[in-house]
Amino acid sequence: MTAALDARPDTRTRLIKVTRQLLARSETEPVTMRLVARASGITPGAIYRHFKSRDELIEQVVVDTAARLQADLWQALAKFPVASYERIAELGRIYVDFARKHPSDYAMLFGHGGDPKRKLRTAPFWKSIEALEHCVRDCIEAGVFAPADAKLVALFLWGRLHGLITLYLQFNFSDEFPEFGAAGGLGAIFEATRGFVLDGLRPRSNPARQRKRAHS
Amino acid sequence: MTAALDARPDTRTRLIKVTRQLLARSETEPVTMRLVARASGITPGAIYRHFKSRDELIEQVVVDTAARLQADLWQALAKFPVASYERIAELGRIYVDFARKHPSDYAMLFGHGGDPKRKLRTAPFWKSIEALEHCVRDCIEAGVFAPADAKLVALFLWGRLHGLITLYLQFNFSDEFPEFGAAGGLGAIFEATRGFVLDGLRPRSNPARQRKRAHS
DNA sequence: CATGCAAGTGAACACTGTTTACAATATGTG
DNA sequence: CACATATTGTAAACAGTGTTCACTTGCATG
Repeated sequence: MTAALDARPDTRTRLIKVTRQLLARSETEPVTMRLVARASGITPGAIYRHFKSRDELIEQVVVDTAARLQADLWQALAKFPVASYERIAELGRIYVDFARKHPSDYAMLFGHGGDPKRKLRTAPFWKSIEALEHCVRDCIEAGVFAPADAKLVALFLWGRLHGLITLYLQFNFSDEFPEFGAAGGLGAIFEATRGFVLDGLRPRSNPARQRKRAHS
Repeated sequence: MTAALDARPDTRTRLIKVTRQLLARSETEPVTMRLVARASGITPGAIYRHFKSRDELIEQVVVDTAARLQADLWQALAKFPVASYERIAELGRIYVDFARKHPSDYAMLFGHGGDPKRKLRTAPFWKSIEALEHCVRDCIEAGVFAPADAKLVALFLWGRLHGLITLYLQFNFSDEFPEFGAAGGLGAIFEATRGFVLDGLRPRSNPARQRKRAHS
């Protein structure tokens, strides 16, 4: 038989699954090889039949995670008109949702990504940036955005997204930004600062065209 | 005598100094307590007379680092006119320079900051954000920026800064962004995207006022 | 059946942060 | 000065880590 019926469906994928669950659960205590082994009904040494090292196991959890995020992103893209900032904002929303629901997974997309100074293209989240760039290009061509280097705009938008997410995941905003302290606070921050991205910080020259700004 | 002449000027500060040097040097191998001890001419156990744990030692290195960064920032502020984007850009430049010259120190400002969900105000870099907010407020009052919540703008600017820095420290841009692959690439990215921050992504309504955009 | 290979075991190894019992050294006090 | 008392260091141990290695399984195939 090529596949066991249901008992142990391929140890390797089971290890990845168990590891991610453990990483998601325990915030404080670290996820050790012995812990993964015990939770998988296996001996620590046996893990090394499937992964060269702990780092490689974690890395595989990360690419698995990145694939899920990517799937979410593409699915979301289908629901919005092609050339609209709403579509880009939705990308950000998915990203934020993902980070909020799986903070340890998100943190892992960075940090323990492997050797330092690896190529950007090999980053697990690189496809997300590409999707963003794609949407930006659409907007530029449709005149929704001013002419610019789409890749650079994507980098700009993505950097802003990532910076706020990492900050938000690590610190408690409720004292300094009480209006963003609640559960959906991260999304609210992006909505509140959306105007900065679209219209810039400089005053609009033509007051008639002026949009309503962040006010509260 | 209150202070020894030069031999061992207070073990505690020496430990912090040695630890930061070790952290800065070795990229790959971790900085262990035994390593710190040996480099300080001391026994591992003795470190615990000065720091409760390894985490506390690292934390103290971080606040030490943050103080240096803060000093750089204030010094830089004095050299630019009060209400100008140049002044804010200079803040970013200092930040970027610091991150580039001391990548391990910068990475430590985050990541190993202590318990998760600590208050934002207790972050070692919080004073930097406050300085930024101060400059933003000046700009808004002088009409250089459009009316907005200064604190929110500071968060926006700081997030963008931090996101790109962490990305740049971890990955090699030279393939995907060859124009930013060189040494000063990070600063170049901020210059290239400055227009997005000032004028926004949306097309200016009045073409006459239109500024030159990113072109290459 | 025999062979060979993948998967798992259990004990070890070298390493980590940390603690503990103990010695030395400085510091103030009668 | 002599004594008591912190302070600062040492050496060795402890529990826990990732990882390796000789050794058993179980199973598919020649």
